[in-house]
Amino acid sequence: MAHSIDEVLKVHGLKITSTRKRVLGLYYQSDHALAHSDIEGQLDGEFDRVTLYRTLAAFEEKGIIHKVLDESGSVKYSLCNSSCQEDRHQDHHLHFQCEKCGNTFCLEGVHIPAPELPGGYQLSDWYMLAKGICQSCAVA
Amino acid sequence: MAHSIDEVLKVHGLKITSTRKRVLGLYYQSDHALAHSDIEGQLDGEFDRVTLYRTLAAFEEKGIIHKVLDESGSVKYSLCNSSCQEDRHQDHHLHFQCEKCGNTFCLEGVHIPAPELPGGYQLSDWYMLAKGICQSCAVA
DNA sequence: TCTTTAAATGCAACAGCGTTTCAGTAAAAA
DNA sequence: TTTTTACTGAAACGCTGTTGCATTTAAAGA
Ligand SMILES: [Mn+2]
Ligand SMILES: [Mn+2]
Ligand SMILES: [Zn+2]
Ligand SMILES: [Zn+2]
Repeated sequence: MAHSIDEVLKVHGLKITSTRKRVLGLYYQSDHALAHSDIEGQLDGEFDRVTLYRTLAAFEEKGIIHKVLDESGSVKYSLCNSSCQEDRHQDHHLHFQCEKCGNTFCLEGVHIPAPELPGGYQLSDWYMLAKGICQSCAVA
Repeated sequence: MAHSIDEVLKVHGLKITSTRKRVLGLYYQSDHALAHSDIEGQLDGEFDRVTLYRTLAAFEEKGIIHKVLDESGSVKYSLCNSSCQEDRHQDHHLHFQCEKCGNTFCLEGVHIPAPELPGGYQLSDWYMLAKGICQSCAVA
């Protein structure tokens, strides 16, 4: 890891607080996207739930994490790669939701090119989700 | 239209009720995906909100409508094409969410092929969302 | 190091989405 | 027409996410 957690926060112009250090630590440890409820579960009662929502919003705004859409019904986030900026996220990779464990993974190795649009539509961003069985669940 | 609304309900093994006729009518009229809140708004007070949720769930289960994921945070649905079955939806087309009007459109003409997955992942379904400005909003 | 200030936090309250249970009603089958 | 089955309406509930406001804490300045 090139930067420590404290440095990541500092670089993105965020005050270094215990909430932010704990939450960001969870994202660095996880191999799949985490929702607010996951964070709340792992940090049982350590912080107020509103603070956690605001922490996630701040991280997203600064380009530290990005939203991961899936069919779970709640918003998940994953760490952004280094090319993500505060104003512009660059994460055109595949997202994979496992139907067994429910986890959703960023498959950064699978690049998703821009789709061709019919005339009259103007493209600004795109997103791809695959579903199936993940590596861990496949062997189990 | 090959079938009337009543016939569509009958063919899919659903009782023909006034709720279902009104709701399905809205989907046939709309050029974009409709959420529960849209339905509720257009049928102001005509039916109980729980009934509308159950109506949508029944339509989806029978392959009449399919879920349309976007960033709106609530579940939207659109009419399935004729190749959709009760057990298996076949709608690998592009979905487009307009950042101006918020509407999400099924672009049935834009086919989305299966993504290539890294070893160990098993694919069962996939989904693609594009964002930008829709035709109507682009000219306005 | 102490003080100031700007930002982050905790708490309470609230709104929206979606589900469950159960009693009453309506559609379809007999 | 009667019986059966499924659908509906109403109330209650849980979960997700937001807002306002008072308090606390981090960081900057003296
Ligand atoms: Mn990702
Ligand atoms: Mn569609
Ligand atoms: Zn899995
Ligand atoms: Zn539009």
